[in-house]
Amino acid sequence: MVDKNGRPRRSDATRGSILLAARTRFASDGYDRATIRAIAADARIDPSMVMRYFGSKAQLFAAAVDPDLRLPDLSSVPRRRLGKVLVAHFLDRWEGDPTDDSLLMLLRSAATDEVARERMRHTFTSQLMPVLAAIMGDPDKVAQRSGLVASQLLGLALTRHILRLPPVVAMDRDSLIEQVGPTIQRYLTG
Amino acid sequence: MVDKNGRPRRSDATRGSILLAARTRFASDGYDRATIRAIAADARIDPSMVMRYFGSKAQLFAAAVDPDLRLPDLSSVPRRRLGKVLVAHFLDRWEGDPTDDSLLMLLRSAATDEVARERMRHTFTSQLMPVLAAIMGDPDKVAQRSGLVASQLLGLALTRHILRLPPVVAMDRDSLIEQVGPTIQRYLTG
DNA sequence: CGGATTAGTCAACGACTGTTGGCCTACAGT
DNA sequence: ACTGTAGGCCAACAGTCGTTGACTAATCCG
Repeated sequence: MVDKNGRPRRSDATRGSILLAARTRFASDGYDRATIRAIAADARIDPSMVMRYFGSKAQLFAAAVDPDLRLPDLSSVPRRRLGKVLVAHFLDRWEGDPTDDSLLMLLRSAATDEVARERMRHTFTSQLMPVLAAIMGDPDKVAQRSGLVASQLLGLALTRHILRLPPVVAMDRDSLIEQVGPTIQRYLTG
Repeated sequence: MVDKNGRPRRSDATRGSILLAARTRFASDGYDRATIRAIAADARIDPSMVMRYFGSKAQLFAAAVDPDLRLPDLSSVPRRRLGKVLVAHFLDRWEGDPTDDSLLMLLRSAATDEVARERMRHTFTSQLMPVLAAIMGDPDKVAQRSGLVASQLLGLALTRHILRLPPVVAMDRDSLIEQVGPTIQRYLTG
């Protein structure tokens, strides 16, 4: 957003800092326990400003979350490596930029918030399924196989980043790829 | 609990109805959104009675949750069938008696509540790991393999019962056993 | 400069939460 | 019949939440 002279408005800075604080809080506390007051404090701003900029807590959540799986084009990946490539991609996605915790934030909130759940289902349908459909033979099995893939990948995110089960936390990236990759591979090309 | 004459006290009935209502609410809403007032209303009792009987919301949660995996003795199961037997067991455990939703209740609460998370980690260590250790050869790999098993089984519970991803919900018991069983099998005997 | 728009602060409202203490009622033991 | 006690209800407290509106400070524009 710019004014008539093409200069950026000062408000864009605080708007951005609110979004950053919101993403961090939603990711670590979930929708319910992330309070507007705490987000405002992190952004060094008055709680009422959050309302002015985003209207309500629900709209702030909607604006903060951007569940982009950033799935690469898998058509050029050798079929035998699909499983490991997918696991590696999601590990990077979860453990990469801590500024963009959209996926874990959504997962943590989905346990209690129906809006977050619907958002996850939509992400599954509009992002994961099409990409997997493009590399799978039988179109009748795409939904089921994608569901199985999601169950293992989300289970990994759950046990490693939310529940923090010690053995799953202790495993390094390469071991996880080695162990979980074949599972995904079998769900894809069964 | 009985009085001097060996008769059951009347309070045991309400105590039980509070526990039942608490389990249902905690399972469907999670720790935060399950309010004492709602639980009391379900049990047709005054909210203050909940405090009298259980002291606090946290103590009520501790009393309501009983994460017993009820794992059978696996030593008599043919090694090749271990994966499918385990998947079948947990499907029954989640979808059996709706009066005892302890496992899903714990899972839903664990997303935000650290006490619930610690309880899940303890259940993993004290119930799943020993049973799997008894049927696995290499003791050094027990923790890691148990973690992988948990990641798939919890991922299944998550996508099927909490997120309710349509393709995972649509699959019937036999299909799930057929598809997920081999994954567990490979994590166990890999 | 002077007025208008923008950015931000402050205090409060109403709803809901877990929790507490006082009061009433019904029954058990004598 | 009387009394002590256990079981239960009611009303309120103190805190927190999302949200609102009035007010001040800063900036832009003519």
